Amino acid sequence: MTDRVKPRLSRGLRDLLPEDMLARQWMVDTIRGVYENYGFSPISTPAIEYLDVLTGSAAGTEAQGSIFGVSNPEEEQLGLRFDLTVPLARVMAQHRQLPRPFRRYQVASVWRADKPDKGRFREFTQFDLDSVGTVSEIADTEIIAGMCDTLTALKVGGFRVRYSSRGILNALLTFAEISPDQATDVFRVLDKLDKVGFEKVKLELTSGYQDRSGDVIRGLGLGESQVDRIHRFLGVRAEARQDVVTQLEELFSGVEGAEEEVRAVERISGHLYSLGYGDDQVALDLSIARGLAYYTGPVFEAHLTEAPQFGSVFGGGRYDGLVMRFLGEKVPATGASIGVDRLLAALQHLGRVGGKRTTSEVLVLNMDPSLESEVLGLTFELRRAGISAELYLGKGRNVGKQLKYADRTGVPLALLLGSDEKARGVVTLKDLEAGREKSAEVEKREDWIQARPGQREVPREGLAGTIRELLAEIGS
RNA sequence: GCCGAGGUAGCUCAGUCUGGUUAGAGCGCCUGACUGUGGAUCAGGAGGUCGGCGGUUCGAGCCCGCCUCUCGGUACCA
Repeated sequence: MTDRVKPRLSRGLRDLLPEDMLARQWMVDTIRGVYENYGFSPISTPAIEYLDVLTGSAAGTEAQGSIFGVSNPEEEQLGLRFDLTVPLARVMAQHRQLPRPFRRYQVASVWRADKPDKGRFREFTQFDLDSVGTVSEIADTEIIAGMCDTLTALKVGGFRVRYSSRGILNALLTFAEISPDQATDVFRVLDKLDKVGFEKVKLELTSGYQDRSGDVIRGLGLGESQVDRIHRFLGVRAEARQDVVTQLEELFSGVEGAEEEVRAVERISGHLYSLGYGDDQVALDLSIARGLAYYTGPVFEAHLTEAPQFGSVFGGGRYDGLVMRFLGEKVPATGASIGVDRLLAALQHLGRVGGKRTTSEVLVLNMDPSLESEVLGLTFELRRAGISAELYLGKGRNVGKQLKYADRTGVPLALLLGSDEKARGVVTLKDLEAGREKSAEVEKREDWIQARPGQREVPREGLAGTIRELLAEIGS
């Protein structure tokens, strides 16, 4: 009869329970460690920005449809940020006292009102790394190296960072005689090469086609010689970055402005080679376009070789025009953003993270009312010795119930202090994992109870030290 | 946005074609057997506006219409 509210979330939003959250915090801490090792400094900006700040940029124009609007009592035009790069551009324009180059990292939620998909949510976390105020290619090199080091530190298994540049794509436009107003559309189609193959790319560049669900995909109406030149461009592939450079020089010989663009990607490749980032980690791949209206120089993205279906987990590029929107002054910038949620989903899919569901290392059982203050004191004794400990606070006093709780929370150790132990000046420690293994072989309940797997009595004296040794031994 | 398939217990689903008393199963959850030992087993229990609104009918989880959400594909993706 009561009008209960149905507990629910709007589409594309989700809760993160302890198991997810612990894995995620490990990821964030690991990423932060790499970024700080590179000497980048943290900033934070509000989730809410003025709508014109968000939509003013080239990125914002594309983004308008997917910005979440926000209302305030003053009825101002506000929205939730959809990335961390636009707010960074605002910060650079607003806080003129910041030293340049300004090298910052930021980890925060962003929101996009898109259709949700696998590993793709309406609220998600980005972890960005950017250098603002330098045209140096070393800055771009650092970002790429940082991507490699981050993915290595996260133990993602195989990965490949691929890069190209907007300048190379511009040279393609000249080479294939494509008009600048078609550039964005052409880049968007090229970006699909990996996914759909050249035949479909060709159709979409020319006449369009109907996909198998009956949806009409419009063509761009390019001519045969244009498509042929694009085909030759895309044919420039090689395992070694230097081979790609060589082939590209040949293809673009005589194309106006191409020489300098090829030199630029070659210099980045050279820096990377000398730092030990070989062709196995970083590839020069001309098919990546990233469909990004605001990138002006190198663009980069990373995939996991063991989970390519999760798409790009880390991407970025140089955007020399973005701050101009606020300052009227050209401020060069380059950076990358890691999709924490998508990468977490991929790592969970690969079984490389997870399992841990609590921060507690020891659950202290609360069995005998007359010993309650003693076990409470014991719990704090462990905490003060730096061991994460939890006292059972549920209402049932029986051991079975409390061990069941221990099992379900995933805590590695249980500590029993009842009247038996008290009388003898000991406590009982129980390694829960040992029981999990044992339970598979035991059939009769009596045997199970009597086996008391992983259990031992230890002296009450020096307990913290004993527990620390035991935790190290069982690897928790 | 477009095409298709779905929505029944916390989860996975049966029942819908052929409308008929209190709507089912497995898993999970709670309680107990087992009063100081997790698992297994057995017994019992809680849990449902059958996605929503309207229509047809004596009667709708089932038939009809609209809406909504989810899933798959596709498009988009800063």
